[in-house]
Amino acid sequence: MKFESQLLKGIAPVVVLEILSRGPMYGYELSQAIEQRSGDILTLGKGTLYPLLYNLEAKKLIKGKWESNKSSRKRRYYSITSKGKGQLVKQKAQLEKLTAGLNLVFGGALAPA
Amino acid sequence: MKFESQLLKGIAPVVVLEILSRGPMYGYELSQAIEQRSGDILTLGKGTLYPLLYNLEAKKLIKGKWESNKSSRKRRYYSITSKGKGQLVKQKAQLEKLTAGLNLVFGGALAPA
DNA sequence: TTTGCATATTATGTTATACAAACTATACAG
DNA sequence: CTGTATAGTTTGTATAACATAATATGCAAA
Repeated sequence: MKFESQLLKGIAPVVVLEILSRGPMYGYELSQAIEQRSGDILTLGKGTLYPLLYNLEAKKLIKGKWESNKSSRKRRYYSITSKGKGQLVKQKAQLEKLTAGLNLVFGGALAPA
Repeated sequence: MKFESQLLKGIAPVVVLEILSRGPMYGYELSQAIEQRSGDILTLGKGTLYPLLYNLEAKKLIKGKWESNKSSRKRRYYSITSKGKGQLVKQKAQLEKLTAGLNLVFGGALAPA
């Protein structure tokens, strides 16, 4: 049997989709949200995050929209699409499966606290 | 704070080190052991596994040795080095941290069964 | 008021993972 | 003697994640 899509080339997209599933955000905000929501464990550099966002948008998993409030810089807000929600469900299942596999190999040593 | 070394470029090396930490194995055997020990969830194709083994050997984390039993093909048995054991401990800790981070983001939905 | 800092996005180039696929070879069963 | 499972090597490809630099704006402090 084959673990679908690479051994683990990228939890990044799932993390982004998961966070966006709770409401629209712009890139800079997202990068901070990821750090905060992961207890400062996960970090996406801008060099990773922005290209990833473009990629997810090209795949129609998220949708971007420029907004320029009078007293702030132009920001591109991303929201998850229904296609993106579908992907999120699938990828989350994959991630669960992966962690299950890892726990088998490592004898449960990776169980969360 | 920064998650040391990539977001998750490769659990493959840790998995290999972990399995080799239980005793020497040759490539083909390893590829099967990984599948079996992960409940058929994790798979490393030969195109991934063998180059990875060369790489780990070059880094002195594992050590290979040709053995040709009279009635079987030549096999290269790999065993983990003490340097490799050190790395394994470190990387396992990183992996634990990573899964902890993921569980924070996904609200514990990734906890093993 | 101009210097500098935090915000916000874009773009470029590098490294290395993981993969598929083709190739070589050998032991053994039918 | 033919096919299949085993065993390993090699090549070429896509792309993930990264660092870094370039661009630009709002705001606070000096």
